[in-house]
Amino acid sequence: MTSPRTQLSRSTEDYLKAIYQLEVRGGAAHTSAIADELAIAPPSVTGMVKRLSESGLLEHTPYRGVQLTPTGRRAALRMVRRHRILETYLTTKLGYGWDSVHEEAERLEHAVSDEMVERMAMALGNPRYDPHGAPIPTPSGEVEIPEHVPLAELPVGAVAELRQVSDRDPELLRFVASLGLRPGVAFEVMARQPFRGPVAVRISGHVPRDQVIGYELARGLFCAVLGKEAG
Amino acid sequence: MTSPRTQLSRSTEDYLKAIYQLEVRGGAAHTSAIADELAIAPPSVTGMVKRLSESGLLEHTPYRGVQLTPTGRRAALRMVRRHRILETYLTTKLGYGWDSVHEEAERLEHAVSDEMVERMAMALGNPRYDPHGAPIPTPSGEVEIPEHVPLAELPVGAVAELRQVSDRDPELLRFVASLGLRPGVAFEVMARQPFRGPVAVRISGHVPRDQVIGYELARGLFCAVLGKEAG
DNA sequence: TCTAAAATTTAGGTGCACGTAAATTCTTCT
DNA sequence: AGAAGAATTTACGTGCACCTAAATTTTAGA
Repeated sequence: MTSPRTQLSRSTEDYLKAIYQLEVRGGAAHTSAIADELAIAPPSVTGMVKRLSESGLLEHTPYRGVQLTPTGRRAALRMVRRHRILETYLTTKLGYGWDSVHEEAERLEHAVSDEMVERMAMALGNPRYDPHGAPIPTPSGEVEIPEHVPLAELPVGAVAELRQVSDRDPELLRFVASLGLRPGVAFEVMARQPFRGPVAVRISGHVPRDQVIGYELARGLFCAVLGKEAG
Repeated sequence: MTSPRTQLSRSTEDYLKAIYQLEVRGGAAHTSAIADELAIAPPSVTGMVKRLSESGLLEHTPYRGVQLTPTGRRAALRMVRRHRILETYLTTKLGYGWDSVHEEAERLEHAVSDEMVERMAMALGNPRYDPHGAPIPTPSGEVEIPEHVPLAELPVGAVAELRQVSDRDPELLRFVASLGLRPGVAFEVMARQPFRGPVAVRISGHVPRDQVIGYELARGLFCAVLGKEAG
């Protein structure tokens, strides 16, 4: 329950958030993964990681990667909350498209005050998910851990609902939207090709729409299974 | 009409805005005035001013102060617009009090995109004044130059309207509000004491209110004269 | 006019967060 | 097991924006 006494630098906030995301996506956060995530050179990460571990925000086992301490995790979750509240606010209140909010939130998350985040959250009715379906941590740092399956792993006949899409790539988001998909939309898996091949889905709606989705994309579309049609 | 090619650093933006404000409040912006404004040491200003003048944002006559170039002025006015749109947005849309918006805007003005500023402006109906009565520059960098007189300089019998209050000091703003004063409120000057003494005013309203205002405060309350009562 | 005080600049130094090049350690494959 | 390759760290250097202390220039007062 320790809170960092001095306020953190922009870089620190970025590192903590990146490391948190890497931990969530499984396993330890290695130097090179952090470097990739933040688009900086690996030696820079080593240096920064040293400072962060001296500040008690994470623990570093040389050559083995890093792990957030409870303090570090709290700070990371604070950043995640800010980011997702901002994205939700920008889409809901300022008319941004879901493909363009990430970049704006990425800068604002370092500048807004806690008070402003909470005011925005209140104006939105304390939303639980951001526009991409990602769960928004509470102010005290609790997050739902979503039970998602990538579309790429659903069997033929599965009926599922799209729950979450990565907010990183605007082009990808525009494409996903153009298919008629967004969080909450249900569909049925009609066919799958082996060898990382495309997936055919029938998207529910007034007029069901058949779409074919490449394997790479399908790996980034996280779904909740609703049921299974009789084959 | 030159636009800076690389985007400016936070510090640069702060310097340009501060220098602009000093130029508006009259005369040249001297090293020490800039240092005071930004709460940094004078030698730091000298160094930064050198860099800014090499970037073509201002001109520096050693020992004589600095002056913004057209490019510098444009960048400064962009920051002023951002700040004032933000203040207006925060009060109007997020329920902030006029005493607390300055600090928040001070950080956000460096982080928001031009697009977001314009979206906020649109959501507000393109306001011309911020909550403290300061004129908001247009996106292309035009500002109204207000014809204000400090309350401290109004003669007895003058009927005037409060137009603008500095947004700097939250305590001052709370006090001004507690007197029943805010931009747009009319009043009559009932009495003045010499030797920088207090001013007595009768504030218009359902029930006119008599208030006494210290000289120092009265120097920061900028008014438009509406008329003059018969003595 | 000359000198003391004030303002400004120069000189030299700090921390942060990045970079490249080279050394080290870990991993994996034969 | 040993050696090649990958990952990581060490060593060293950069730019930015700040600092203090000392030198310089301007200004104002006797």
